[in-house]
Amino acid sequence: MNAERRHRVATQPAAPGSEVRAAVRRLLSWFRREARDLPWRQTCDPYGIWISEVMLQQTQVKTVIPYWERWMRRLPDIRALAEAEAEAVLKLWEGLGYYSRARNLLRAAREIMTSHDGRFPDEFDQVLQLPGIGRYTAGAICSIAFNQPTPIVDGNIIRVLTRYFAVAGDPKSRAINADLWQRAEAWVQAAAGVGRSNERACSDLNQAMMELGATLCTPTGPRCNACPLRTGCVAFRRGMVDRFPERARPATTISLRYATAIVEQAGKILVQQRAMDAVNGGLWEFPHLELTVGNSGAVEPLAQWLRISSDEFRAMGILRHSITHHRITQEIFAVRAEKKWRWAAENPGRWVTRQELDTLALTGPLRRWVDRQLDWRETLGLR
DNA sequence: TAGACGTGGCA
DNA sequence: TTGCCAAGTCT
Repeated sequence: MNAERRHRVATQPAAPGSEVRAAVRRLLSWFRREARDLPWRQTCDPYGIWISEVMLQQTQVKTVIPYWERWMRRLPDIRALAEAEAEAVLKLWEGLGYYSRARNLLRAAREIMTSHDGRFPDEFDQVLQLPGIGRYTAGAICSIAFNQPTPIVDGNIIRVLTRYFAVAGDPKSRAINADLWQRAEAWVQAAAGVGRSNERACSDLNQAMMELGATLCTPTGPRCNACPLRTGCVAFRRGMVDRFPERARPATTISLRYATAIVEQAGKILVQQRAMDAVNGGLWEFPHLELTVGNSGAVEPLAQWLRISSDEFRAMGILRHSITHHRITQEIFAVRAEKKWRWAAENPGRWVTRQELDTLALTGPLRRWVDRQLDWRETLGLR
């Protein structure tokens, strides 16, 4: 900073945004020193950035890294993705969750081939039109891949900004959320203003905000002493960091209970594919029946539904997991079906071998459960 | 427009 | 063990 500038700052009221400009400079400097070496930071290819941003939606960096690397090896560009089968794409996504993200990636890639001549669009409004891309992801791609001053607001940035400005109220509410987007825009615009010293200032600033939220300005135990923004942080000055952001009331938990059947016939197992537009669309599963939550037995209703004698069922264990605010208990049974069993003929499904099952996409919990069953014949009590 | 959507990590 | 949280989007 030259002498004239220092003089102006000292003798006049702060110009609007000058404090933000100083914060942005500190943030950019910190990011250049402390940025984690993440695989998608090695590229400016909008395709790779896009894939990373979608994978990172509501998903932790550590989880995403191996998925991203495998995906980029198998589907290195838009054309490769556009020409892939939905089943193969879902298999690559298996275990990541929010499977509509994978289905939308495929739809978007095909749309880019037909509507954008195979080139990833570089205009925010066109990026935003693609399926699976909302305001955050469009802004992230345009800023990170193209260094445009497009703002982004994610969970990290909500935490950083609500603390820095001591923004009270639920940050998801319409008014406060709009305020946060405005502040985020002011910051990335300020970064564009220092662009002469940094060709990637908008990209770096947005990533720095998220990096700060992920590594220092964390939900619990924030490391304010190491934070490049602590001098300007209102919550820090007031000793109120842990009061921001305010939290909305959590949704009440819903318990669900299912009886699941591993039906075997002639060394094969019956699996069914979920409709593409359903929850977990396109994934495979075993026939299952929703039960009332309580202590009543699972076998009887399952036997009645499948029209197989309840004596034939063998309990194989209980699979418990949570999906958002649902707590799910799955009681799993093995049963052998006779040749003339009519249920399968009346219900869509596919008979697969143990090896074929490994090629199908399942939900994470079910995949892990299946992988633990080393030998179907032994598990099913066969010779 | 709230609510639905998957999973893993962490305290 | 339980609950919260994570680089959100869609309807």
